[in-house]
Amino acid sequence: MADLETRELRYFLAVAEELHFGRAADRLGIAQPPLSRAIRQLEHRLGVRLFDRDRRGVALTDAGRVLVREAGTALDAVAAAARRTRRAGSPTRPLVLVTKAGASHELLQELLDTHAGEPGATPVEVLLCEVGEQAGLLREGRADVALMHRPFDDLAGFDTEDLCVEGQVAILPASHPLAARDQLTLAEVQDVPDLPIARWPRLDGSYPDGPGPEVHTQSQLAQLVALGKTLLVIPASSRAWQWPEHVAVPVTDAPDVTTVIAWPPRRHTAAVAALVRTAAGLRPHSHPDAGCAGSARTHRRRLPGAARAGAARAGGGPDGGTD
Amino acid sequence: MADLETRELRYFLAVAEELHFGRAADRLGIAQPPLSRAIRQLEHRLGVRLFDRDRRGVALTDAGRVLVREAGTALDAVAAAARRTRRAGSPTRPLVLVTKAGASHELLQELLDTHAGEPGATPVEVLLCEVGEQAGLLREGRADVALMHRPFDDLAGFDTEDLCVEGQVAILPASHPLAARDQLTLAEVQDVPDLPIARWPRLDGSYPDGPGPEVHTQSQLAQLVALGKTLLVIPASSRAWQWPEHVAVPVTDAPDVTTVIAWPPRRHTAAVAALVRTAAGLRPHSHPDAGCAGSARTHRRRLPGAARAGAARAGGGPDGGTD
DNA sequence: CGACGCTGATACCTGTCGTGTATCACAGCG
DNA sequence: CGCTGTGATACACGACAGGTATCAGCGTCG
Repeated sequence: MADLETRELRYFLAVAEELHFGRAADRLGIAQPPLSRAIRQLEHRLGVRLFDRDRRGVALTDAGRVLVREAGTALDAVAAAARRTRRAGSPTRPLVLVTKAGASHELLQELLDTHAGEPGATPVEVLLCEVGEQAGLLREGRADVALMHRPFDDLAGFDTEDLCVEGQVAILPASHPLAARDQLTLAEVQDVPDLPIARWPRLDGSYPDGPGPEVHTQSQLAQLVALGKTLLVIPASSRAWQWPEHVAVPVTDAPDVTTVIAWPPRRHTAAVAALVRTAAGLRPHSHPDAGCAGSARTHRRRLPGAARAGAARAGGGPDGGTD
Repeated sequence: MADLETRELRYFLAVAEELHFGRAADRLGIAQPPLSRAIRQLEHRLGVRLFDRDRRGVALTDAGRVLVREAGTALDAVAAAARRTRRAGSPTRPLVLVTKAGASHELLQELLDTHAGEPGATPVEVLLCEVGEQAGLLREGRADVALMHRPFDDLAGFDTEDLCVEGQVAILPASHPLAARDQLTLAEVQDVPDLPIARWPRLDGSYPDGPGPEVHTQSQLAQLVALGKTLLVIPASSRAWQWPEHVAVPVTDAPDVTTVIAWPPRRHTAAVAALVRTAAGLRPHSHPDAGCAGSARTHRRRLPGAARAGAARAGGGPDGGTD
């Protein structure tokens, strides 16, 4: 029943990702035979086959697929332990807040200003990332809190507090006929032949099939819209996307987007709790037609307000034990 | 930046718990000098002092306290990885559902019956535990889903779905004057001189100060009530506590208790998703005055119903990706 | 006040096991 | 049928975790 070592999990993940012992060993900086042995030993210890070694290739078994996911979170947890402990020892340790570049800009500005005004507030360092990266950064301990957006981001495993609710707009090339409209529906936007929806890479780096262009950063996508190659539907407060060549048209039946502040569970330091409290108190949980903090400007019009005040929240609040 | 090994974390936790290198080494089954070296090396790698070695004792530093918590969850994650992978490889793998012994009995019965009736349902194995143990079992991968109770249990870090809401009752010795009452308030129950509230052990095993008896299992507490030594306030549907020598009296202003089904985030197997769906569909989310599933019998009277339908929920639902 | 006990730290040796080099066995392919 | 490329095997080496013996400080107690 001997416990697994992180080294074994790293080795396993390398092989699982490369599906090739030689390349995996190369990536790990070791030779291939020891890697083969390590995997074999891991399989023996778990009592489970992790790979099907067919003569011309390696494939994950069902159990292997389970371990891919489990090993990932376990290694994240170990890395987070090291990182958080290091930071706990350093004399000055600002809170790291991560958010998608360009999203909820006014809300963030207001949060930072308000927080900075509180007596004895911990300095906050802002880390901007690309779409979907917040969860990983939080899990690895590279960040303490994140601004995330439901239903886009995966909030599973975090404690969250709703901050504001807003509608979505379609971002179109100004030159396109649809850009003249006052409002749109999802159905109208879904299938515009000359503006196919862009494709983001999957976790493994491959792209789904489809007519749209392949992108992996916001800037690429924004430029493709400006070039008249695609369109997108985003929360009204997202500023980074909105170029002069763009037009934003409210999409009436698009699901509302909730901006939430999220933090790893059971990690309430006093500093995080204070920041969360400040965020929650920014305004009475998003006034029905205020959009998010600040004016949710678009290039064409203000949005029809978002109804449905924030509701959900994971576990216990951010108050509680102080340490 | 070399990664930590789980061995180092286990060593650290042992020392942190014993606060004594000799005893910790003993517990780990190794000699003391290697342990000292390992800790020293760990401190060096992290660049942080973890212990203050005063001449007559070892104490955790701030960074050490952070690592205690982090190492715990990291080791849980590693153990869960091993356990879940093993189970994924075994031919027959029933779902393990854990709940507090005696809690929400009727709801559980109904859930199991309904689930068993579904076509192709995975067999469910029920694991009964003591108060507050569910979270750990879920984190360590010993269980797949849990029935938990808000606000008592710590739901942080899990996905949850509300199942039902109910009021609380005071469990009193039948012989006590208060047992004759129709209903009570928290204030009345809080400070009964001859029925001091029992004390549960803290995480470190020590007991808080106070007049009440020390307990660490439900049965002990139930018997102490029967003996006229203490009282307690619990959800109306908790059956294990209610002996013939007990009387249950509704506490009108006690906070409502929500029974939830919880599972580790990002672990939606099809089987878990199906069970959660069944649970959520058991009835239209707790009818205002139905109490929990089945009749919430007490020895004296039915409870005044619990209002406030379930609201919160953590991350994404249990549907989604099937694997 | 000095001998003793107890703490964790140090010194040094040993055995294990993770690693590298060399090689093999087997499939696909031209 | 040899070539290429895969992962598995054999074996020797070296790093490092672990054990034993001992030391150094600080209580305590006769």
